[in-house]
Amino acid sequence: MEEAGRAFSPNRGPVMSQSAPLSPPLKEIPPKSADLSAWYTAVTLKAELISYSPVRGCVVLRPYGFGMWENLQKHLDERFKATGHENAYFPLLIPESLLVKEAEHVEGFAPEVAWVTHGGAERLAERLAIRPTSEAMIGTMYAQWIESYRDLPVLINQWVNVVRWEKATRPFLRTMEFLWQEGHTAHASAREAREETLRMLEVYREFAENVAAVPVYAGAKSASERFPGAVETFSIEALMPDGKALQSATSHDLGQNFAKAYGITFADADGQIKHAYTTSWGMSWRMLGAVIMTHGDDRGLRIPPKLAPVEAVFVPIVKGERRDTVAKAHELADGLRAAGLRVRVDDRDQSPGWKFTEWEMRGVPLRVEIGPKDIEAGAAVVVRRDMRKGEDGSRTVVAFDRLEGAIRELLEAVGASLYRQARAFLESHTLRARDRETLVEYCTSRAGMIDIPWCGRDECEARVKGQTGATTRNTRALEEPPGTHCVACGEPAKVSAYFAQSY
RNA sequence: CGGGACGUAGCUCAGCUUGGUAGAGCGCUUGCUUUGGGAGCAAGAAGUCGCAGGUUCAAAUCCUGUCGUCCCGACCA
Repeated sequence: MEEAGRAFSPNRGPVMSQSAPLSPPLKEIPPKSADLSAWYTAVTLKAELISYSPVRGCVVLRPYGFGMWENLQKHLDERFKATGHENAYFPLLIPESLLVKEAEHVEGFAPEVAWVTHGGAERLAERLAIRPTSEAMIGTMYAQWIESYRDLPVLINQWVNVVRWEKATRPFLRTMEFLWQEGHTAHASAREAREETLRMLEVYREFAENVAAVPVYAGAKSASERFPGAVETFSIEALMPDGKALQSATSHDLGQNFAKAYGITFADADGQIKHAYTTSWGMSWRMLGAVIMTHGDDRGLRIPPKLAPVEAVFVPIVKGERRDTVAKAHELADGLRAAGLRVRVDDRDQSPGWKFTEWEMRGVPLRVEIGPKDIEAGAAVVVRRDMRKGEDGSRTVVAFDRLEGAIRELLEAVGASLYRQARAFLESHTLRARDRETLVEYCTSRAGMIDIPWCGRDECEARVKGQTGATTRNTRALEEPPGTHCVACGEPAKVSAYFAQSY
């Protein structure tokens, strides 16, 4: 929930799960409800998603965290393929002369670029940028590859690391080196490029909601928030429990700006040489930060099943000399693994209670308990991570021979439930402001996504930002009747906008 | 980049004010007993006190610098 005493929350409800009264407090992490920042940092470390490294602002993505990234990749990549894209790989190092070709672009990224100046002991004749993004490199290659309208569209994506020299870093949310994917496409017409930009925005929205279980608002960025060099930038924006918005993916219509800078031309059907229209779109491991903050509770992570490295963990209960529960757990888990489920048996020499707490903290969606009583009954106890201890439906007794189907159903249920909870939070913290005082009050207190009719002008947004720290997150077609005035400044409204403070 | 805080065993921290042989709990190792919500007993291992200078007979402790982390702000696709 909100940071205690800070966030104004007019419609606060028991949306995010509180720790159950029967569950003892965790030793490793402070309660999420008490201090979101401290909780967030602790849980990323203690759940072994990441480790800090000897390099400032750069983290190690540990196997459990990488498992989440792999699942994100799998689901997103299959959506890219389904929309006609192919993967490729472009160089990490970008000659300065390429990077500077698009003026707005280089200006926007200049403060964040890391440079390679030496090869061994020799100073380079031209320094090389470590890619902060790859428009320059990919645009240069597209210029070579594209000659005719018959070569278009070009639909390529790459899964890579990028480096941006950041001043303040936080695991997943902002690191100097991070993993992402960047799609880059070239088209014969402005209309096609715009369609592609919106198509991929929709892919991100659908992915965020159905795979990551994170509800988002999709829309257009304001001019001040636009990608340097883009004609228009679109984003999906999620709302974190502290009332700050998190930009979770962007999709850019680059128009002909990069085609002109990098010489991407083609002979069209009418015989004219024309500049192509390009797009780029990206989602980074920041999305995992959104998942962590959105779903986690006082007892740790709650990972949506489709992203969970372990979907179900088996905890055998050993009694005296009886080790048959361990064998049975392995037997059942092997069967599920063969059926394609991601399961693990925790047969370490720890008490069951210790394991329950450990795997809850690490956010595994389902726990399967196999004890002597269960073996007698021919059934296991399956416990859901999305519900509180003792809540109706949190424990299900499932016959061994029905386990696979039941687990598949429960995983679906957990995912849907996490989404429902997050959706309820977003909706209850999306507030319409219809006068300036209310807008300022909501923005200042981080009440959530503040929805207003907006004029769309830079100076108006800048004034709100100066006063409250909030900016537009994204905008959409005006939902009010024509003639409505901007809530922030009183000029005629052009769009509907969400204002919020952001990460 | 500005303001604030922190850095001592794998983890959480005490010790620093007032300089004098490095501490606790948890974890770890071994053994035995345990195991349906973070087990018990016994024995044991484990720290260049972030790093570099300085002051001092003597520095975890005082001073300077530096690196890193956290919080708040600025900046940020």
